[in-house]
This record gives sequence, C-alpha cells and structure tokens, in this order.
Amino acid sequence: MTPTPEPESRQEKKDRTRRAILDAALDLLAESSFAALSLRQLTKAVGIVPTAFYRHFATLDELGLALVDESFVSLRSMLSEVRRGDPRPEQLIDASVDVLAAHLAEDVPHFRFISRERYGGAGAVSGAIRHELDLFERELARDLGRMPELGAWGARDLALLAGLFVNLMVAAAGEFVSADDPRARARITETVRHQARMAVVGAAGWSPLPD
Amino acid sequence: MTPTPEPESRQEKKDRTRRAILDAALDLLAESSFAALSLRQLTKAVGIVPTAFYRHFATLDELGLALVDESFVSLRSMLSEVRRGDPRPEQLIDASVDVLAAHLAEDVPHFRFISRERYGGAGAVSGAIRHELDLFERELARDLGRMPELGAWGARDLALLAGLFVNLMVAAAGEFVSADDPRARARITETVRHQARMAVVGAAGWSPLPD
DNA sequence: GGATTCAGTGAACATCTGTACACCGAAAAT
DNA sequence: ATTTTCGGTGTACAGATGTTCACTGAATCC
Repeated sequence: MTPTPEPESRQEKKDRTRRAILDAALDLLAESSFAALSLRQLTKAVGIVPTAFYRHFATLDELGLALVDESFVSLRSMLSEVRRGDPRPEQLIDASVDVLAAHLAEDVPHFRFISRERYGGAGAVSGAIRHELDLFERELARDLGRMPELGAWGARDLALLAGLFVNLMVAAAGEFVSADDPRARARITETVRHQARMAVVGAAGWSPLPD
Repeated sequence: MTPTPEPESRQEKKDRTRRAILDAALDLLAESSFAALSLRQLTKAVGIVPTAFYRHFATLDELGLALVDESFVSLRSMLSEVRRGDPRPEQLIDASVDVLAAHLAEDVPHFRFISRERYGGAGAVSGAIRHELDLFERELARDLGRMPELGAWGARDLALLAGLFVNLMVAAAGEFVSADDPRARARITETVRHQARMAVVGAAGWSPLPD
C-alpha cells in the first residue's frame, strides 16, 4: 500500500526540500509581493517548521535571489534556442515571439515573479532583476549586431533596438501572466507579434545615429 | 511666537488630514509595496492614532484606489497638454517625451506607485491601474487616428501603435523613478525619445493590417 | 559500531499587525 | 444656549511576525 519506501540520501532529501521551498514561494508569490512574503506562511506551505528554512537560506532575500537566478536560466535557454535557428530577421521575430509564448505558458510562476518584482521595491531582488535584464539586453544587442542587415548600425542604435524589444517582451510577459483566459493570452501573443514587426519595420527605415 | 492660530473649519481640517494620509502613504510606498503597507506605520507617520484612519477611508484598498485616481489625473492632464499643442507627428513625439519627462520629474511618488503596483499583485489596486492604462491607451489610439498621416489606418493598427507607446512610456517611467541620479534620468529620457522615434518610423512604413 | 554531522523540531521571546469599543472636546446645527 | 455631529484619542485584544535556543533522530563518516 505504501507507494514506495524510496531510501533517499541526505543530500537528495535536502535538495527536495529546497525545491519544495522554492516552489511554495513561487506559489505564494502568485498572490502577494515578495516583500510581503511571510516566512511562517511559506514554511507552513512547505510542511516544515519556520526555523528549518534557515538550513537552506540565510535570509529571505537569499531565497529571492535564487528565484531570480532560476528565472533567468529559463530566459537564457530561450534566447539560445532562438539563436540556434535561422537568424533571418523576418522569421526571427515570429520565432522569438513563439518561443517566448511557449516558455511563458509553461513557466508562468517564474515570469510572474519577474514582472512583479522588477519595479517591486528597493530591495536586493529588484536590483538583481534589473541587472539581469540589463545583461539580457546587452546580449540581445550583440546578437542583433551580428545580423548582416544591421551590420552598419552603431552600438548605440543596437542598444536602442534591443531595449525596445526587451521592454516589449517584459510588458507582454506581464500582461500574459495577468491574464488567465487562454484566449486572452493568445490575443496578447498576437499583439506583441505585430508590435515587434512594427518595431522591425522601424529599424529597417532607421537612419543610424552618430555613435 | 505661535505662527498663526488659523481657525480652520471642520471640513478644512479633515481635508488636510486626508491629504496628509495620502502623502504619508506615497512616502512609505517609496520603500515597500502597497500590499506590505502597514496601517500603524502609516498613521504614525501622519501623526494620528491608527483608528483615526477609518474616519477617512473604509479600508486600505480604498486608500490605494484614491492614489490611483490621483495618479491618473496627472497623466490625463499630461495628455491634454500635449493635445493642445501642434499635432504634427514629428514634433508630437518630442513634445510628448518632454512633457512626460517634466511630469515625471516633478511627481515621482505617484509614478513610482503606478509602476510598482501595475503588476504588483492580484488586488483591487493593480486591477484599477490596468483599467486606467487601458483607457489611456484607447484615448491615445483615438488621438492618433485623428492625425491625417494615419487616417488610412484601421482601429486594430492604431491600437497596436498606441499599445507600443504606452508600453514604452510605462517602462521608461519605471526606469526613471528607479534612477536617482539626474544624469541617469536624462539618459533614460533620451533613450525613450529615440525609441519612440524608431516606433514612429516603423509606423510610417507599416502596411496596414486588414481590420 | 561508535562518534559525528545536520535537517528538522518545538517552545519561547519580544514586537508588530488590524480592529473593536467607549470616550472626549470642539465645531456645527437647532 | 442647548443638542448633535464627528475627527481624533486611548485601551485592549487575539493573532501573526522573525529569530533564539536546546533538542532529536537518522544518515554519514571513520
């Protein structure tokens, strides 16, 4: 009757609890901001006693930073996935939007966390998110610079375009996770797709700024 | 020695206290999210006893909604200010960005509140903000539709462009209030200005979608 | 197989939370 | 001149908060 005794090593057990803490946090953070996250609620949701939390994280902020890390691993894998494909600009937009929508749909909690906390406070978490988004933007600018059509562009123009895309993406992610209806989400996806195309048209007709 | 006895009417005194509550809230909300706002901290900052708060607002959420209202009054006045001027598209962008930057600089607390709480939770405040931004976007789309250059555009395209601008604007506001250095703020202003121009170039080369 | 490590326990702490209640005193209404 | 209205006070309460401390018991090490 007992499903499986499953003799676990100590490390496995610890990792499993850590995972449970992160998951419970993501779950609770669907309904409140990180600053309002309560240690006791969290540990109750996990099924451990409040003090046990400190065996895994020295402070709540450390938990938040771990969540930021996780989230951007997901984002990075997204970027490299797009990069692996055909870098033809026209298809690249559609491909990026599709990949973003797919990742969004299957990992809503992390993206909700990011969009919530991006400007959510003055804490370490918001700072880390903005830093990661900065890195992401730079990475995107570098990739854009590699495309032959944009070869003539200066670093400044590339940064502008990359910023435009990141803003669009983050805003879309925020709208996406706020909508629960699948049809509304599909509509948001289409909107951002067209907006991204519009931005590309803008880029095509852009006369580069002096660097 | 006593500055002025100033005999105040009851209503004047009440209004003054209400204003003090709103200001203290804006002040406290610079460092935490609305969900984490404590009634006792707030009333202590105002200089009244906790229970006195309820003479002005039935609940904390009602305070939040009042702040949302105030914030969008500011935004609306901004929009109409731009509208009053020359609606030539090229100047319109620069004018809008300048007006936005000016309003941002002189009313940071309200804009910080808005950008913090936009995706800040599932509460009534976030809902109200998204609703107001929706209205704002529609208003902008209508204004854009009046411009002769965009006369041929369908409602769908206008909504796309308006959404692009609003996203850009809100993101810029978020960056702006997060930066404390005036030079950083000037840089952000210039960035959004160029990005807006890029979007306009995109709009100019856009082949309208079937409606 | 005995010693050690360590994730998780449970009670206790001082402090903070929102709200209820009876009350006060001055402005407003009669 | 008396009554009513009402913004603000002070006390009190039950519950939640983060952190401390000595502890248990099983997996790990030697």
